[in-house]
Amino acid sequence: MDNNVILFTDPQESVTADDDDQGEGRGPSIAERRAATCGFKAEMICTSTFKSPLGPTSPRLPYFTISPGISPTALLDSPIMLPNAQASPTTGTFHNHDGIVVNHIKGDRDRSIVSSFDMQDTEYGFSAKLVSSSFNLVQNAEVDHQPLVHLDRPSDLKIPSSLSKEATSRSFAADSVADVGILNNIVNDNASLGFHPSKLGSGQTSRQKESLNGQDVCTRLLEGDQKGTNTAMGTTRTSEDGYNWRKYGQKQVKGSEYPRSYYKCTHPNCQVKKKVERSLDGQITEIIYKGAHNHSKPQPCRRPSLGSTLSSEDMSESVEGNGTSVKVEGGLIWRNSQAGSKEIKLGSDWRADGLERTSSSRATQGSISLCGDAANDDESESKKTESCMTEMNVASSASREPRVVVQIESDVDILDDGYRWRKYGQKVVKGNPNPRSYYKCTSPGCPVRKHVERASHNLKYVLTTYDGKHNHEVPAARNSSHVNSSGCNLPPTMPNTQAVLSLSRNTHPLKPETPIQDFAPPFDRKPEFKSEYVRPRFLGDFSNEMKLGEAALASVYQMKFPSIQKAIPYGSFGLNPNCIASHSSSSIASTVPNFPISLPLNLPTPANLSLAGFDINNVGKSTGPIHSFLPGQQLKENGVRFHGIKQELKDDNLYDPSLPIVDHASASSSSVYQQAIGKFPS
DNA sequence: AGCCTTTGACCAGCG
DNA sequence: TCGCTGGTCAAAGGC
Repeated sequence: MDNNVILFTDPQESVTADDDDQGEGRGPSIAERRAATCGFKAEMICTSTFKSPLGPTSPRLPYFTISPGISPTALLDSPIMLPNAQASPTTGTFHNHDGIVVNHIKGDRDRSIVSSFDMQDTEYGFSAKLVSSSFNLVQNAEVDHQPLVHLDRPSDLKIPSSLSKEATSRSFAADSVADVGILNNIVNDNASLGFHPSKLGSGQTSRQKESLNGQDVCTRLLEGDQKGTNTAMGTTRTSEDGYNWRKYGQKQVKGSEYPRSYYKCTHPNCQVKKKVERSLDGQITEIIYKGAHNHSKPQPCRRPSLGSTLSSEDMSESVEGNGTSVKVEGGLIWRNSQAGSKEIKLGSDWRADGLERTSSSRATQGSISLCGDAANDDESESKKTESCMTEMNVASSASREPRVVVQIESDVDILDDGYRWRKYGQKVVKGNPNPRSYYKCTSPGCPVRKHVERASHNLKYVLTTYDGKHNHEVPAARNSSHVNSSGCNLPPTMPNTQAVLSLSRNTHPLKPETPIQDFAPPFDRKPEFKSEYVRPRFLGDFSNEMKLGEAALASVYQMKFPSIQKAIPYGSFGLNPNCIASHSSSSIASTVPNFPISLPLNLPTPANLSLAGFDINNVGKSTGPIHSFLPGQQLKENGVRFHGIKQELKDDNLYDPSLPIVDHASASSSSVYQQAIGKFPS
């Protein structure tokens, strides 16, 4: 740990700079100690990552904001997003009295994640993780590329020596390129915020100074931005997602305020496409991926600066050396070869989507915010909505960056009113941080349309406006017939993120006139991906958004509820654990579950989990008949049908602390999960 | 020269 | 069948 010092951020300070008083009475805060030691304060970094307008007193913030300086993909590929199911179920958590959590994920590629939040003591769940993730990346970069940044850590943090050793001596080669890329982003970001790496410590080697001299690096980066793509690295179209894309069309689509650009992967025989909607000022408003790459990410050009010595291929070798496959089989492997390309972009015109160079004066870094609802308190819906929107506004205003809405394409979206809707457009309305999606009822002849403003990534409906009235009944929910024999929802039955997300507990309140209908969250709908895009390895390279939506959230769970991850990596929320075992770990398809994505964001609290029928402390055990504590909810035959979810959506009584508390100790042997899974054909 | 973007035209699906 | 719409093609021009 001599040189590999980890930066810890105190959520109390990192969340908002206005919260200094929160630390009163607790002795010198980490920030203070760090400031004294290093000459900078955490918020200089963290504000770029997350800044809550609500302060620590606000109930857990369901936000999931990716730093503007960190590309979505890179972050999603980053260790912080490493789903436990893929990494390993072995997760340890270490706390110190500063509320710091060290999550040690020991898996195929051992790593340690130092997190600045305490799932049990703080309310900053997701954001804090991301904050910490950044620093974990820094740490990783240090490991691989010599200690690039020296950061102080609280002296009172007690990390088991074994962990410390692991955290600092393990080779993170597999991620190093990405990490460096992210690190660069951090540096870049921090530079704009006044953060200067040179202030971080005194132990830098000459190499480090050369490569990470903040001014030097940042200057180069900015120069690169200004110069465009044609840098020393040559022209590249490498996206931040690591692949090369060729634009083959652009069209103004109805319902969208901005033109949509069509891109194809330039790799031979690769059919992957993506659509990008970009506002007039070049900001990305939506990205839609189609298909799965049948190839690895292009090898990035080497860039000797920044201390990076390994190309992606090198990384691959290194990874192989570590016993982890480098073959992009589904893409869940934390290979992060795209990071190498990010290096290129950093020196050129890396953007939030990393699509290509543009005439924009400066690289525009994006921000993805997931706004779910983690609150299980009695905070009002409106309050939560406000919180969500506020956070997004802050994120937006603070960074002045575009909000990238990444979605998985689906033909039909069942919103929480039970009707089937086909999304036909989406746009970002000026002055509104939330994208507005336009839906029309799929029922023939039904003229009803509506638009939904929701927090980014469909995790929370903020506003739904009906433009008519339905002239038909609420369509019956489909059964879970597509669930395969093993009970897994795996390709080609793709988890439909959007559908799942639409089941968020905090979707807009159910309209009173809307009949209650059976609802089978993740199973209700068949995947709507067009067949030509569905491949066995679909999940992997297909979707950053999948990582975002699932791996990321899995990571959230992993971070927040390591016990859950340990016991039931992915399995409890609709995916048969056997699937994980029965499918190669090399495939994302095997590791990305079909659990309701809304769950992690909505229920990251023990209470909520209990409400949902899961006992985080007794995973795998029953929390008792679900209807015993979820009035109106019950499992029905032939699939998981959460009868009354709609009620739940509108019934805050579910959060009523007066509700019967599940007696975990007396939990019976049949968990809800088991009930659910058990209903599927075997 | 090669690869790219741009852009109008064309095609296919859908109502 | 027709019109609308999204998606794609391909020629032209730029870098």
